Amino acid sequence: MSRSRVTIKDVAKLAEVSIATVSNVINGTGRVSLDTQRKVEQAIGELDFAPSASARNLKDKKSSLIAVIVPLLEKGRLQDNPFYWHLVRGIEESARDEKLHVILVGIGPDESFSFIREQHLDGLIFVGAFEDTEVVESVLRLNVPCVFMDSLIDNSDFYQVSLDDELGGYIGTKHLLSLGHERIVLLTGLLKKDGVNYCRWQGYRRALEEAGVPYRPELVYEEPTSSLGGYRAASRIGAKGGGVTAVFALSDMVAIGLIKGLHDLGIQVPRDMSIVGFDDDERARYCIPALTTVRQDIVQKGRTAVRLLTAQIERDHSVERQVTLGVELVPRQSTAPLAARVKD
Amino acid sequence: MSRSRVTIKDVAKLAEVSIATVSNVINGTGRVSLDTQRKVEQAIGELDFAPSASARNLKDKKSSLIAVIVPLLEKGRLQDNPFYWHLVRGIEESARDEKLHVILVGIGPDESFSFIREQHLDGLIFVGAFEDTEVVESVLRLNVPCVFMDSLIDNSDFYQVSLDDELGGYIGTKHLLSLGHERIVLLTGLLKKDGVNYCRWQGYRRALEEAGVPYRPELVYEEPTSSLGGYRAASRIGAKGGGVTAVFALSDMVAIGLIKGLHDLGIQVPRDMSIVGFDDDERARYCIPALTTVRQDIVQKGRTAVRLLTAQIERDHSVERQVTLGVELVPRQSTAPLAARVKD
DNA sequence: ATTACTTAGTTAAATGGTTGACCAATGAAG
DNA sequence: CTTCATTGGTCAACCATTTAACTAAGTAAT
Repeated sequence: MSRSRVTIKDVAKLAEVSIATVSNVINGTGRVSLDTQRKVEQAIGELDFAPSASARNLKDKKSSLIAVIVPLLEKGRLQDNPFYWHLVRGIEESARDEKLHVILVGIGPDESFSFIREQHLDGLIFVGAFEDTEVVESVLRLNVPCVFMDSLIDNSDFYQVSLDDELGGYIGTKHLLSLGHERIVLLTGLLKKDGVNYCRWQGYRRALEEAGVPYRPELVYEEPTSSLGGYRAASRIGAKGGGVTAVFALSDMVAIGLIKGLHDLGIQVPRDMSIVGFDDDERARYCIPALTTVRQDIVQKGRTAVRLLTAQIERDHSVERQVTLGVELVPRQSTAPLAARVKD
Repeated sequence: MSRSRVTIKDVAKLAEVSIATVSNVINGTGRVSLDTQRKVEQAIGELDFAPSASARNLKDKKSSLIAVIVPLLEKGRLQDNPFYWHLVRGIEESARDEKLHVILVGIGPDESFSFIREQHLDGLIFVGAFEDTEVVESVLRLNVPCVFMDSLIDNSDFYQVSLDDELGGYIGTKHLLSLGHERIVLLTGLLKKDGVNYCRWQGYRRALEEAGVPYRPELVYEEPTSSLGGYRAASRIGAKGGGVTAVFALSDMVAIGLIKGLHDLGIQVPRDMSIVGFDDDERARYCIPALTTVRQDIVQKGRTAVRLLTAQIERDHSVERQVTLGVELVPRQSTAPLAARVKD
C-alpha cells in the first residue's frame, strides 16, 4: 500500500467537484458556496491533503525560499565563527514571519551559481564581501531580489545592510586612546577592500590621527579570524621591546584567543595589556576578564536583511535601499588606563 | 526587455532540435550524436539557460532539499546556543557533497507541518527531542527519509544519530570522583525522558553508585541551558554549607557562565571548585581556566546524519540505522584534586 | 418575454521539464 | 532481397497545480 501522494484530483473526486473548485477553496479565490467549501474542506481533512509546492512553484514562478549565501573557506568548509548562527537565526526568524523559508548555501570561488539559478528563489542574502565581481554580476542577471550584507559595494542601486564599521573602528580605538594608550595593535582579519575590516581599519586610523598619534603600519596584524589566530598573535604582541600596551581585535573570537595567549605568557589583562574586541557575542560577557568590545546586533542585522528582501519581493519602493546599523562601545574589564601599568 | 526566463524550448529552437534532445543532452540520457550535443551546448551557453528546478521536481517528485528541523524556544525564537552552527555546518558541508541543499526550519509545538509536507523534501533531520509524539507520527506518515538526532526514541526502525550520552555523564562524573570530589552538583538542562540530559544524568548516577557515593537529588540543578543560567547558578552552588566542591555542567555554555559567576563571587576555579563541561566547543579551550570537558564532535554528528539520510534516499540498506558517536574526556585546567582545596 | 446581471461552478490551457514509446535511416547478416 | 539490430532523434503523455474563459441557472430589471 505504497499509496502515492494525495493530489488535488483525489480531493475533487471525493468532494464531487472539479479540481478548479478545490483550488479555489484552498486559495480563497473564485466563487464557492459555503456548502461546497465545507464539502471540500472535509475531503481535504479526510485525505490529509497537502498541495504540492513544486507544482505551485512551477505555475507561480516562485518558491517561498530565500537563500543565505556564505562564501566558503578553503576546501569547501563553511565559516566556523559560531557568530554566524545568530545571523542565520535572525534571518530564519524573520523569514518565518513572512512565510519564507531559508536555505543555507556555501559558495566557493570556483563554484557555479547553477543551483541558485535553477531554483526559483524568491530572494538572496549575500553575506560578506565577494571578491569576484563576476559573482555579483551573474547574480544581477538573475533578476532576483538581493541583499548584500557586510559587503560595502559602492552602488546605491543595491540593497545593502551593513554596520557602521568605520565608526566601530573609531570608537574602539578612541576608547583605548582615552585611557592613555598609544601603541595600539590592530588585530584584524583580511583587509579586503569593501570588506568590514577595511572600514574598521579606517576608523582606527581616523581615531589615531584625531588624537595626534602617528599611524604605524607595523602595528597592524593581519591574521586569520579565529581564536587560534588570536592565541598565536599573543607572543608577537607580548614580545618585549614593542612597547605595545593595547590591542584592538576586530572580532571577539580573536580577542578571546588573544587573552588566553597572553594569559599563558603571564601577561595580565588589563594590567599589562588592554584589549578591545568587536561584536559583543556572548563570550565577551562571560570571558575573564569580561571583554570590552564594540557591540553590534547581529540578529538585528539578519532581520533587517529579510526586511529589505521582502520589500523588494513586494515591490515596496518606500523602503530604503541601504541600512547601516549602529555600533556601541561596551566597556568591561579588559581595558584599563595606561597609568595602572606604570604603577606596577 | 523584461525577458522572461529562458526555457528548454528556446534552447531547442535555437539549436534546431526537439526539446527531448535538449533534455537528453542536459541529463546525459538517451542517444545524442556528438554533433547535436555540441550544437545544444552552444545554444545553452548562448541563452544562459538553467533548467527550472520546479518543473523537474514536479516530475521527479523530489527537490534535492533536505530540512534541518529544530524545535523552537518560546515565542518562535530559535535555539540560541551557537553550538548549533557547527551542527548545521557539518550538515551543510556533507549535503553539498551529495548535491543536496539544506533548509533550516524552526518548528514550534503548535506549528503545523504543512510546509514540510508541501515541499517534496528529500529528507528530514530532526534535532533534539520532540516531546510531541504526534509530531513524530505525522512525520512518519509523510514517508520521507528521516534522521533523528539526539532524540533517543526507543524504536530500532528509526534512523538515529546520537551520542553515547550515558557514557559522557559517566566519564565526566568519574573524573571528578577520581579527583576526590564527592559532593558534585549536576547542572543540567531540562531532564526530558528520551533527551540527552536524561541519559547523561543516568551516567552521573552510575558513576556515583560505582564509587559508592550516595546520590543526592538536591545536587541536581535543572536550569535553562544558557550562560546566564550558569552564571545565576553560581550563587546557589557557592553558598556556604552545601559543601559542594565540584560541578558537572552538561553544556560548556553553562559551564562558562558558571565559572564567571563563581569568579565574581571570589570563588576560584579549580582551587575552590572544580568544573567539568560538556561539548568541547571552542570556548572551552580558550576559557580561563581552560575548561575540562566531555568532548563530542558535533560537526561529525551533522555529517553522520546526512550519511544516514542519503543511505535512505538511495535505498542502501547496508547502512546501520543507529549510530552512536563516542565521547572523550578532555582534561584541562578547571578541575583539580580535592586535596588542593584542603591545603589552602 | 427578453435582456442583463449574479452566482457557482467547470473546462482547458499553461507552467517547464522528463521519459517511454515510437520512427526513420543505415548497415550487417542470412 | 528480406530480416534484424543499431543509431539518432522526435512525439506526446505526464507531473500537480492555477487561472482565464466559459457555461448554466437563477434572479432582477425593462
